[in-house]
Amino acid sequence: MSASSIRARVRAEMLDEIKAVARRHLATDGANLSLRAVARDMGMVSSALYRYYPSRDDLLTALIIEAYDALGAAVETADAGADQLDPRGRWHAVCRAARDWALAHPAEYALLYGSPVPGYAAPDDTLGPALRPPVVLIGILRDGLAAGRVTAPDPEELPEPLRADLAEIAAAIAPGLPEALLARVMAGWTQLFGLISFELFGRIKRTLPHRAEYFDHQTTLMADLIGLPR
Amino acid sequence: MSASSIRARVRAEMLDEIKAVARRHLATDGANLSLRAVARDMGMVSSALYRYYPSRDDLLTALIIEAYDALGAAVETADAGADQLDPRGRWHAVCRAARDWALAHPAEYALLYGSPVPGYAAPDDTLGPALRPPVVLIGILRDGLAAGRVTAPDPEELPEPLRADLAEIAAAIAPGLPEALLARVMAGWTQLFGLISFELFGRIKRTLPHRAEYFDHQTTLMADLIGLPR
DNA sequence: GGAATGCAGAGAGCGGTGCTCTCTATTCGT
DNA sequence: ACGAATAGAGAGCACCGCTCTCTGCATTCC
Repeated sequence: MSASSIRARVRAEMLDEIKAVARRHLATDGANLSLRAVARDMGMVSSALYRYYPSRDDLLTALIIEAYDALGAAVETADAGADQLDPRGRWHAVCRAARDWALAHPAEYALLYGSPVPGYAAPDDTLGPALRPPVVLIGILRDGLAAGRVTAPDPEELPEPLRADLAEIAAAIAPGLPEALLARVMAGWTQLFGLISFELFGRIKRTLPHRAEYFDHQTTLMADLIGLPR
Repeated sequence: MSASSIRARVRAEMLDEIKAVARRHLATDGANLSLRAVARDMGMVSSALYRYYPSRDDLLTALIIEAYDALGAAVETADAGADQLDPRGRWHAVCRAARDWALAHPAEYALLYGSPVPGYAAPDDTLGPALRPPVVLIGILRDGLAAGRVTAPDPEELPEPLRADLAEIAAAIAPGLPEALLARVMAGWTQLFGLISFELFGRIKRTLPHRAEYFDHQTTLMADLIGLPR
């Protein structure tokens, strides 16, 4: 049993090392990851790599899950490091953490939030890790609501069918959160994603030198929209 | 000269036909467009295609420009069809037109706003067409400002270096627009892109059946943030 | 302890890709 | 009518994902 576990352990290490090499390739060559190149880098022949990952998509999936978890962890520790009674401070901490992570890992960010690879369908394993950043945002609002520092907008602003949809989402990942507030935090999450994507993919770079200030101002606008107290 | 123009014309038709076939392939197979497959579809051998497009990236660039122009035209006609004195109506018309176009041409939208192809750098030809949608949004605000229906936010909310950046952008594509208002329309444009991308790339689909209502509500929130009169 | 089993890796090979080079036939300009 | 430019065909290079077979070696079982 211990003898069997040593083989299992070396196998797990192999899986990790392949992922690490693949991540390095991802950073330099972008999303068109080549199994053969990874194998070459490890001194193996490409067919040997199929003992560990049955296909290129499976390796990609492993990288995606890892990246989601890394982003989620970065966001969560940033939130935990902020004053828990200051919703706006937490909001900005989380936004900045997401941006910093994306700037530090552009290829992995593109893997997560870029256009999906044509033949590739993300398996359900990725669903949980993908939810970690928005769940953190929801947590900020829930705490703010409980502390009386955040007030829910008028629910009348939502058309009925939409309110039902949002209620269902709230029941799943944001129990107790008013639908109108959920809609606003979703707006904030969408904006955060859009901001990072534009900065990373677009050509804002040359025309907007003070990107950090721009980012902070835009997230401030969204904090106002959500209703976080100043 | 007319004799030369007939050869030139048949060449132009060839360029267009290749683009059309490529666009069809794009719609079905996604972004991993294959030159050989396109050539096969046209009854040619792949090397012959290189007489028209020197590389796969050049063909992609042609498709990208075409797509930018199609989206820009859709957005512009939607804006022109709305009551010019109603900023909010124009805003919603433009947002819906962009979403409709994206839903009708998902692969082309992904080409424009998805993660960039690793080796590919967008040439400057794409810069002008890419600006058409945000320029339309800016036009709405400028007209609203001139008609006194939109008021500029307090410029104090902008830190100084950011204001200088925004002033430069305004000078280039939005002359006369106050910097703080430019910042808000950029927020709206970012949000619009984020909304469409999430709907197209993400997995909102199964959990949010009433997507059109959700989209309208989110764009309404942004119209409020920008300060468009109800 | 020795045999049976399972697994890691190597190698060859298939069909696909982007792209280059050479060659031929047709068409254009003069 | 003749030289030049052009379109297309074909072969070929290096790469890709993936499959199959075969060989050593470690593990497991009796």
